[in-house]
Amino acid sequence: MLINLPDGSARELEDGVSAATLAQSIGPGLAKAALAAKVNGTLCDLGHTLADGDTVEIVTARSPEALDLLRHSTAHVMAAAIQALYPATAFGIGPAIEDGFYYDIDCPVQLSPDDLAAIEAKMAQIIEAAIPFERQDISRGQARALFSDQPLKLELIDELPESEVISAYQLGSFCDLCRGPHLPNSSFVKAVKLTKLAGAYWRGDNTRPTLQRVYGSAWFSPADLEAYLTRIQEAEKRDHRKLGRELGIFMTDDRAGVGLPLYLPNGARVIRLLQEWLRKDLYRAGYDEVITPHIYNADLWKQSGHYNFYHDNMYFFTIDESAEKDQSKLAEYAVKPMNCPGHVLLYDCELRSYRDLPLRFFEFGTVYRHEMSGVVHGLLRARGFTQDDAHIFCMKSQVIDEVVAILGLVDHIMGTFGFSYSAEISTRPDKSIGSDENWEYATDSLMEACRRFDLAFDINEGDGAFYGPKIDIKVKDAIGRTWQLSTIQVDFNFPERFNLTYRTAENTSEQPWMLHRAIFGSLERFLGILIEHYAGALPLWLAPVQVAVIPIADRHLEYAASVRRALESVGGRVTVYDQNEPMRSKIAKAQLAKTPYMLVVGDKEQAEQAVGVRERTAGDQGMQPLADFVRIIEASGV
RNA sequence: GCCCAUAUAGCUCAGCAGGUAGAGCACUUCCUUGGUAAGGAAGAGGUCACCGGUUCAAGUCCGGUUGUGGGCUCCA
Repeated sequence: MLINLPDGSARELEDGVSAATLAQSIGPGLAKAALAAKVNGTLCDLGHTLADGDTVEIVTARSPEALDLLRHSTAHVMAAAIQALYPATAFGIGPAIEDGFYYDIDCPVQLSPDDLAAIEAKMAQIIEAAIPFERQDISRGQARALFSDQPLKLELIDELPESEVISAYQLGSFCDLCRGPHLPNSSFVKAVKLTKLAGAYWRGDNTRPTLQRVYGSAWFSPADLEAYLTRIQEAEKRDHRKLGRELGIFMTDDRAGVGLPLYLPNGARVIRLLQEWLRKDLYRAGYDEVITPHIYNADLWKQSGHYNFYHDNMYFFTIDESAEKDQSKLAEYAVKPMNCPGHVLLYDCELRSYRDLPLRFFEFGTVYRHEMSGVVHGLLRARGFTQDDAHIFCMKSQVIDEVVAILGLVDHIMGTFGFSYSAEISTRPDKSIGSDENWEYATDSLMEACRRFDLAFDINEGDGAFYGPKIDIKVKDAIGRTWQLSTIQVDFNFPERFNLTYRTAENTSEQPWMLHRAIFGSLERFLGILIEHYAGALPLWLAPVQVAVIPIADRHLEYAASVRRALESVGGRVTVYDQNEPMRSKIAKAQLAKTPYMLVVGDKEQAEQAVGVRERTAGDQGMQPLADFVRIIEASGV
């Protein structure tokens, strides 16, 4: 038979041989490195029998699919080890994930982190023994018999479509229901570490029992594993909760309540700087700033639909508005979980003309959402936060241009912080409102806007909100992690429920289109991400303290104060380290506070109206006239 | 909300077979007045998260509550 190779050449082989034989025929080196094969584009075991005319690519550790293959096989090795140690365990699923793998298990013993070492040791034995992964295709009946003592597997079998070929993989005495493919044998697992234990609902369903999930990381070389572990450590060092406290950005207190961070002076400064900076851009882009209440009468939430649909996530309260304290006259209010209703009321306060559109309202709107207690996480997920929220009311024909303009803002802002970004468009979910025609037009408009902006996008099928499709922007930070930030959403709900209209040129009444958009998303969350992105060292224009003035001895305090005043007169943010301690100690503290500039002032500087400039990263820059340094700070203003 | 882990001074942490707490930083005072990442001394600071149980005795063991951490689910 004739086998085609990816480079376009062909190779004559005996009928019925496997991909492993093909690899052997190409070269012993490749045969040794071969992990699997891609036959006509489908990933297969090396043992897969080839047919005449197949196009076959041998997969090695360099192939893009290799890590997933390795990690999935490593999950099997771990499962085999767990079964050996805890024979009564029932197995769920064990997929490859980013950086590693996990396996969900129903184990009679509650595992502790100490047990991971024993599992790793057992895995090492299995790896050492180079046990082959052996595939067998089986009938549904055979599968049910084979996994009769594995209830979770039985459930999976029953849900496999009739057309699906059912296969099982044997690894020594461990047999697992699995589509494959797998590595040739366990010795290909070179570097593995079990990282954590967690609980996870069976099949992600919170009405089902919680299984134990064992996470691990797997790589082709110990050096890669080491690099991964270092990367994790680096991320921990950047944790915004740790840095936020150290740098005086924010804190939390049990007495305040869950998910309610308090800003320390440095944090408050940075938030205000971000707002001032963004506000200028938004004015330039034709937005109007508005301010709306933090609480609204419950009736408004009934009209918007949130009273029913979002009730559990909102903070409601009642107040007696009657003079006679009559219980029947209690009025109900809710703290806003979003700013839309206020902006809708502002739109609706007068008869709008097509000439008014697009109307762009923006607000730094603080909202409160009763997030579940298990999901709050520092600034990244809090119960109270401030959105850089805006709503654009426009004509249908203006939607694309408006979205393009928003993408322009996103590009400018993400670029300023050195974030690269990508887009995802989420389409209509099963449960949704609005006409097919409008959904189609809206979704097409979002795609068209991305195309016009030359922005590639992925499609998230069915992941839109019930009220409209959206574009989500994901950014990549300094250490390669991605974060979902900006969002641009079309809303069919509000214009409909509030019966919004405008007068057309023909003097008829039309419903405007409404876009929601947030660029930072939440100021708090954005700041948290910035802290991790910059490892706490915010750029000069955003640093809460730009300059630490360091008098060498107490006799320089007065001059230090005059330096401070000079800088503050141009908007500089300055601290004088006026405590009685050695200069070296003050420098150390300023370095740890990640202050961009330190100005050493002693006899020499005082005599010459100069400052000794030390940059946080570059160190001592020597003496320069105070007036020159003042200009540097002046130029850094927002 | 669910699973597991965890809770000691403002911060970071130590403590033990159950016998009524310790360090560094920070803070206060004094000495020191310095030249680019931490000068010296003294002092103050804790009902060991909270409630209950076991025990002659609980920071230490057990149960519960709350907070925190890692996941899961959720983020209309």
